Parts: sequence; C-alpha cells; structure tokens
Amino acid sequence: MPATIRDVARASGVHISTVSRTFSAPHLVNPETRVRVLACAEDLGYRPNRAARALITGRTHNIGLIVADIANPFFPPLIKAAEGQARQRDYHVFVADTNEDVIAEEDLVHALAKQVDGVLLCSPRMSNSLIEQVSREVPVVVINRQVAGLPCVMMDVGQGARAAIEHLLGLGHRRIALLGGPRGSWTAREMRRAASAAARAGGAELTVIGPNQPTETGGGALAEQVRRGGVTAVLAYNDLMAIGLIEGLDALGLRVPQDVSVIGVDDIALSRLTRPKLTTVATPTAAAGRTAVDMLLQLDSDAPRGARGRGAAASDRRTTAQVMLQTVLVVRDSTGPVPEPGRDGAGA
Amino acid sequence: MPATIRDVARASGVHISTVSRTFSAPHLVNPETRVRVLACAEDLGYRPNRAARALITGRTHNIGLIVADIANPFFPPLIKAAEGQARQRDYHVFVADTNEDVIAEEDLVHALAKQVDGVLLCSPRMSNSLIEQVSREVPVVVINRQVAGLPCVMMDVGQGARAAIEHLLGLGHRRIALLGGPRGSWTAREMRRAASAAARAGGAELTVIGPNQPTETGGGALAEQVRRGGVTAVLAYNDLMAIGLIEGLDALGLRVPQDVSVIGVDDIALSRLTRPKLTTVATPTAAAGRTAVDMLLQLDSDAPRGARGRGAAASDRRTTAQVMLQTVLVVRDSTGPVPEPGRDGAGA
DNA sequence: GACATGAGAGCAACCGTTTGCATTAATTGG
DNA sequence: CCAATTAATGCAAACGGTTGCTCTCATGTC
Repeated sequence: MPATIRDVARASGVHISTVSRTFSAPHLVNPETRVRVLACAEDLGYRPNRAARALITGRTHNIGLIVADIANPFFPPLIKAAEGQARQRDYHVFVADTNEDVIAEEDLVHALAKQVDGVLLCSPRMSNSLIEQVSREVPVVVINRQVAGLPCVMMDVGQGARAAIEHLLGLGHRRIALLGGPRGSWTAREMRRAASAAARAGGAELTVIGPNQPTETGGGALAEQVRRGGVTAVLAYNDLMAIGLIEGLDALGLRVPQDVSVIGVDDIALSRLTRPKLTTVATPTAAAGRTAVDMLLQLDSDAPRGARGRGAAASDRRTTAQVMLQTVLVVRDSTGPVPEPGRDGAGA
Repeated sequence: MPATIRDVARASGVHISTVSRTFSAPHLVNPETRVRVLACAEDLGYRPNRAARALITGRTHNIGLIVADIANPFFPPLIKAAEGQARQRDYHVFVADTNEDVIAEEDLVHALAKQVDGVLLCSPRMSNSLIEQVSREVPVVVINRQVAGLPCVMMDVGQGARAAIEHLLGLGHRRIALLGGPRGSWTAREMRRAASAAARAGGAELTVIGPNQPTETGGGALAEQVRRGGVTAVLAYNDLMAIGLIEGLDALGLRVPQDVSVIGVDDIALSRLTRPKLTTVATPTAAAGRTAVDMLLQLDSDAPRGARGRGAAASDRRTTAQVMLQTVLVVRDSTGPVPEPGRDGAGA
C-alpha cells in the first residue's frame, strides 16, 4: 500500500503536520528538518494523496474538458494545447467526449463537477440556460460559443465566413450554398448570419442546407442536394464536411474546383492532405485551448475557498471576460473561378 | 455551496449513516425512509462527493487512459469505445496525452495513479521494467504491447503484416520497404519481425527504414528515401505515415499504385477518404478499448480493498489474461501489380 | 410469556490531508 | 535580565463520506 503522510512522519521523527508543511508550505519548516523529511518521503516513495488534499482544500488541481466528439480532428489540437497549458500550472486535464449528445453532455458535466476545479465546455450543444445552471455548480469557461455573463473564448467564424464568401464573390460565384452545422451549435448560427449578410451585400444568392451532422459522412450525404441546387460554390460548416462533400461530388462526376468550389472551416491537418488541398477558414484552436485554461484558472483563484455556487457565482464576478480570437482564410486548391464566367452578369 | 450528506440528514430527520446507506446500500434502509431521504436529496440537489467517498472506499470510479498522441486518428475510436464501456459500468474515463514523450508518460501515470482505480496504458513508449514498476503502484492494463505478467490486449499486427506482405508478393512485388514506427513501440517490433519473415519466405527483399515519427510528416519525409531505394511497394507502420508517404511520392512524380504500392495499418476513417483509397491492415481498435476496460475492472474487483501495490500485485494474480485480437487486410486502391511484371523472375 | 431473530437506524471511528491555534525554545531590544 | 518577538513544531479539528458495531423494537416460535 502507498506510503501515507503518517509513515513519513514516523520515519523522520516529526509530527504529520510538519510533513504536510514540508510539501505545501516549505518556508515554515526548518531547512534541516525539511531535508530529512524529504529524504524519508523519497525513501518511502511517498506521494500526497490528491483526493484527501482536495477534500480539505477544495482544490483538486484537475480541470475537466468536455468536447463534442474527440474523433473530430478539430478538437485534438485544442485538447493538446489545453493540456500543455494546464500542465505548466500544475493542473491535469481530464477529457471527456459527449458524442454530440446533449444528454450525455449534461450527465458528464455533473459527474465531473465534483472532481475538478472547473470545466471547459467546448462547443457545447446544450441550451444557454442549462449552461448557466451548470455554471452555478462549478466554474465554467465556454469555448466556441457566447453565453451572456459567462467567460467565453470564441473564434470569429463570422468574420471567417464573410471572408470566405467574399473570396467566392471575387471568383465570380453568385449562387452559393452553406452547409449548416449541427443543431444547437453557436458557431453554425454565427456562420449563417455572417454568410447571409455577406452574400446579400455582394448580390449573391445563398442557400442554406441543414442542420447536419458535422462529419465526412454528413458532408458526403449532401452532394446530391448540392448538385440539384445548381450552386457553383459551397461553404461548409467545417473541413470534415467539406472533405466529405468533395468526395460525394466526385462520385457524382462533379470536379472540385472546376465544377464546384468548396470552402471548409477549421484548417485541420487533414485539409492539407486531401486532393485538391482544401481552401478553408483557419481557426486558432490551440490558442483557444490555452486561453480557456488561463481564464478558468484565473476564475478559480479569484473565488474564495468553498464559495462555489449559490447563484452568486455567475453574477458578481467583476469582469466576465469574453475573448474573440481572429480567424484567417487560407486559400488552397478547392476554390476556383466560376465555371461559365459572366453568366450571372457579374463582370459586365 | 453544494449540499452535503449532513444537510440531507438534517432535512430528512435521520442520521447521516442512513443517508449514506440510502445511496450505497439501499436494501439496508426502510423503503419509506428511503423515499423520504431521496426526496430531500433531490430537493437539495445533493450529489455524493466522489473524492470523499474515494478516500474511505479506496475506489474512485475513475479510470485513466494514457495515449501517445490524441491527434493520431488511431486513438479516438479506441478512446470512445473505452469511454462507452466504462460509462456502462458507472466509471469515468480520464484521457491524457503524452505527446509520444517517455518522460511525460511516466509523470502522467504517477499523477493519475492516486485519482483513478486503474490505468490503461495505450501504446506505451516506456520500458517494460518501468511499466512493471508502475503496475506495482496502480492496476494497469497494457494495450498494444506485450508485457510478461501483466494483463495486455494486443492486436495481431504480426499476422496483419504477414497478410500485407503476402498480398504484395501476390501482386508480383519483390523489392519491398517497411517504414518502421517509433522507437520503443512494441507494434513496430512485431511488424518488423513478421514482415521480414514473410518476405524471406516469399523470396523478396525487405528494406527497413526507421525508426520514424508515426505521422504524415514522418511518412512524407521518407518519400525521397523510398525512391532511392528502388522498391516497388511499401508497408508503412500506420495509415498516417502511408498517407504522408503517398503525398510525398506524388510530389516526386511517383504515382500510387502505378509506380509504387503502399499499404498502411490501422484503417483509420481517413484511409477511405484519400485518393487513392488506402489498402490497409484494419485493427480492431474499438474492441481493444472495450476489452481493456473490462479487464481492468475485473482486476479491480478481484483486488481486496486497499491491497494495492507491495509487489504482490503483479505476481499472485491467478490468471493474467493476455488477449490477442485479430486484424484483417482491407484491399483498396493503393496497391496494384508490380510496374514491370516478371522483371524479377517471379512468374516464369 | 420467554426467547431467539432480524430489520432498521444510530454511533463513532476512520480514510489522508490541511490549517488555525497553542506551545516551546531561541533571539532580540531596551 | 526581563519582556516581546519570532521561528519551528505539535495538537486537534475539520473535510464528506463509509461501515462495523451496538441498540431498539416488532415479529414469530414454541
């Protein structure tokens, strides 16, 4: 069985409180004593029991990260960044996956609440009011969504979508489709708003198809619909859907970008590997992960010990930071000039 | 602040031990009392504090899952399967990522040890002796590696590699390269052994290139070397490397499968999306995840409470299960007949 | 009617830490 | 030389649960 603080105390001939202080408040113990205690601890392979420590300090030094789908290549870079940042601050990240399921999401966050000091909700699918309720139980930072009164880190997909549409307009496209994201996604709503506005401003027609599953399969399934729509360009909710769509279009004999231009969002590693290489809106996922961890830890150090919950949490925080990270359009090979130039009267 | 067991006891007019039993041993409390307690608990939003419970029961109901690289698409399906299986058994999975780093791996497993009931070591890069040492501290199930005396779940990549080589032999290839995996990988060693044997048996020449980083970049970087080697077929350590290699070969003007045949391992979702679609050895990752969780939980229920560690753990377990899961070769479009048939005198 | 039986609930010790307070010894200032 | 301070340590009460034991009844048995 693992050595406890008592074993160390016995071995080094001091009281357990001295051992405790040797680890959590070294300046309070005599250097000589300290080295002796440390030696004994080392000797016995002692490691403080975090659960016991958490019980009394109220700090587990763990943070939870809930993502919609760990298999979606969008998330891993964010997860890694968060883990790295947390590790630097002596925290651990526990990742959990909801399978894009609202129920599982709620269950998980509750289950996690008690064993972490805070939760990062990444691309949550649940309702704002549910999120607010959760935030009363455990400190929360929301990623990829705006929730009033809660700390959020968002990526400016609105601007990204606008840039994408303008890029297409510049290539002469006037009939464009938007492949919508999953129901409940804030990002999907933002994209839709921005894309519609940009299309309208440019005198183009934007057809919205969705909501959809944000996967290759989801994208591939829409190929037929895209063809029937007679559009010359498509902006997809994410790269995965874009890639699936290209695959699907290919099966229908439509070439990208000769027949149809396709733009994705996220700039996942994969988008550089497919052929054609994907034009996409790059989102700063790693930065988002790091920022979110910092915000959560900040929140956490502000909160007086044991003062969690009881409604006050969300409201009386002096400044509830909301960070918007910039996106950038990366033009690669999946977009090109509209097939029959001038047909819509754009140029002349 | 969250309601504690005492609040519930007060509200329902019983002793805390009765509340405790209402949750952890319902049959010991009078049905009437039980419903009253449950009602109060519900009312106060009471949820047992897992940390406190863990302190005395020695069971956290969490299991740790340590993977080499969460961004490698090989892992997510395994993670998801493990999570699902665990959830069914009322356990939670905490995923952590080591970045293919031996040091981080060791740190993580130690940090996790105290807050979980067991650890799943997936594709560990550390030495066998280190793994054994770790297993003395916390129950461990090893995935994707064989460690004597420890429960392991492996995938039969040896057989897979053999099948792959034989497939290539059947297509007339006689000069084949093997792109090795990362240093310390058991899978890489197994593949190498089996592939060498199969090649020798078929009268072919096998060049081993490696060890390498098991990523697209790692694979892409080897294109030049593959060309110089003058081989007509390549078996890569995994799909990611295979895909990277194809990309790299393409940049050098070599076509797959016309000029070079390429086979990967894993059958990640992506391998169906690239062009050409990848021929690959499918590994039963989801099954591995589920099996590993079951084995760990089994282990855990065998162990008498608090009897962890002290050297006995590994040795006196009556049966240390070692499971080998089958792999299967999936032939797609990245393999084809050798360029100049008969040049090596195979057919006639 | 005495007695064993068992169900239901309470009591209190315990899990491994942290931490406010009390105690002691050594150091400083006047 | 005494009082006041400070440094180092010990003491014991928490934290939020679980569980072996004890106690009280109500029931069933002969």
